[in-house]
This record gives sequence, C-alpha cells and structure tokens, in this order.
Amino acid sequence: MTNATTFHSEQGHDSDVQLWTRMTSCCTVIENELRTRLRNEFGTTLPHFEMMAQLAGAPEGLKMSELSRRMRVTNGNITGITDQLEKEGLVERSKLATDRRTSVIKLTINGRQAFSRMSKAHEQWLHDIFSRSPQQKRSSLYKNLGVIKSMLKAQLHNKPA
Amino acid sequence: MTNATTFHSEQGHDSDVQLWTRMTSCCTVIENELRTRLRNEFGTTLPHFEMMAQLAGAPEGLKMSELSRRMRVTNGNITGITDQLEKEGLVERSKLATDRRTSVIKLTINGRQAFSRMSKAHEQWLHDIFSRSPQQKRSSLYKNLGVIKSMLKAQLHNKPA
DNA sequence: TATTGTTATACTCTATAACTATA
DNA sequence: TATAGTTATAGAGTATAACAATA
Repeated sequence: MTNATTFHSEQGHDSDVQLWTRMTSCCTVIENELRTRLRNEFGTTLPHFEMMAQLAGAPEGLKMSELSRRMRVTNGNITGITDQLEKEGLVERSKLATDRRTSVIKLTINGRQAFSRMSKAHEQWLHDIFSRSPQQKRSSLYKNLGVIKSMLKAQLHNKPA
Repeated sequence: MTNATTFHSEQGHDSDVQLWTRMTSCCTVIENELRTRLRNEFGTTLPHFEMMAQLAGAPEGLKMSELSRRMRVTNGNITGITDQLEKEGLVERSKLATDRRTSVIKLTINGRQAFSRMSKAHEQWLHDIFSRSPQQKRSSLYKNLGVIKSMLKAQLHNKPA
C-alpha cells in the first residue's frame, strides 16, 4: 500500500480526499506492521497468511477460482501461492470427481496448527493496536466502514468488498 | 495492499480482526481503482502521483529525506522515483548552499500543470466513491480514523500517521 | 562519526496473455 | 465455446546494504 497526500483543491471535494488520505495512511501503517511481524516471527507473508485464513474458515476447502475471487488476485497468482504453501506442507490440492478441471484447496493438519499459532499472534497485534481507542469509537468506525463497503460493492464490479 | 480474512478466534478479540478486515478491504478496493485509473487515464502510478501531491503542497520544495519520511519508503526508492519524474520533466532537483549533501525537489511548471489535471480527476473519483455515503457518516468516519491515527503515531515509531 | 543521497540487487506481489484440459 | 487452472513473463513497489560526499 502507498501513502497520503496533502494537496488542496478547488472543487470543494477536499473532504473526500482528506478522508481517503487518512484511511490509506492508517491502513499502510498497520499493514506494514503486520507484514514485518509475520516475516520476523513466522517467516511468512501477508498473502500467504490471508490464503490460510480463508481456508481456515472453510474446512471443506475452497476452489482456486473462489480464492482468486475472495483475495482479488488473478488465477495465476493463486497457483503460485498454492504451490509454495503446498511445498511447505501447509495446504493440499484435491480433485473433484464431478469436475476434473477443479482443484479444491484445504489446510493440512500442519497448516491448521501453523495457522492457529499465527492467527493468535495476529489477533493480539490487532488488539494491541486498536484497544487504545474507545470501544464506542471502534464500533462506530466499523459500522461506518460497513456503509462504505456496501457502496463499493454496489458501485464497482462484482468483487466482494 | 492485500485482503481480508474471515477467521474466527477464541481470544475474544474478534472485533479487532473484523475491524481490520473491513478497513483493509475497503482500502484495497479503492486503491486498486485509483491505481487502474491513474495508469489508464494518465499513464502514471500511485507513488509517482503521491510524490507529486507532496510536492504540490510544498511550493518551496522538499528534501529527499523528508519525502522518504512522508511516503514511508527508503531513500533509495525516492531516488528512483525522482529520477523518473525528472526524466519526464515533472520535477527538478536543486542544491542547497547551506548543506551540499542535500537535494531539494520541486515540481516544474509542467509538473504543476500535470498534477493539477491529475488531482482534479483524482478528487472527482474519490467524490464519486464516497459521496453516496451520508455526509454525517463520512464525517464520523474521518473523526474516528483520526483517533486511530493519533494512537498509531504514539504507538509505532516516529513515522507520520 | 553521522547524515544525505546514490547504486546495485533481490524479493514480493501483481497483471496479462497464451496455453492445456476439461466441461 | 466457456471455464479451471497452469505457465511464462514483465513490471510495480519495496527493502537491504555498501558506497561517496559532506557535515
């Protein structure tokens, strides 16, 4: 992710730019922090972690095209991430009898254990970051982001927001 | 930027993970949109645009180390971006008499004009994205992100949030 | 010694497009 | 024809580290 701008305009939409600046700035800082910690403490990356998180929430496994849709990256990249995680023994491919084109990806036992450790830390990091903000403000933030999210969903393509 | 997770935990900090998921998801979608538009309509990239935005807000110019700090990337990358923008005639380096190590970067006239066009579009895109959300909610979102921002500032290093 | 900026390099992440195999 | 996944490739974006010039 990249950063903020401080430019001032003449169109009267300054507040939109400022909102975006603040959003992306907060996200960049947090994401950099998470990325660094995942690398230093677990030797992994954000996309690898996120694929595992998707799979942890789907014990029956996910098709690669579904992972592609959810993670908003193209098929080729899912192949690459899957290859690496499979080599590490964290996920496994299996074939569907009903459609031999399709691969279903699941966490292995090892993958599930590894993800469990990582996600505990990840959750704690986020708690450390957010818990200094009053619960009421966090809740309001969550709700208002939900409004943005549903607008984006309606507005831009058919990607999940 | 990367994407969301939907994992559920046992530590009771689920809401922190959900907040982060929603934040980063919204940011990813918007950022991808801005990146695509900057490339398609202006043949530029987000970091290039953002450096120009920083310089547009500082008519007296900025030191490269200051750009590095503001954009949260290392010096070497600022050198690279500056080289490219300079080659396009959009920025110029100048030397300080008081410290001959330092380079001060400014937008050229062309750079200022180019940025003016781009930032008008950029502002309009953001307005299109955000304006469907009620003003009151956007304002609340902005304020609550401000709380996060100042906490991050206090918490993580000395980087500007 | 510390700081500013440069250079060289390598890696992660991503998109595009051509491909294979199935449907 | 359309879809699922693979492969190859190119480029963006970034960090690390060694370096030169200056403070």
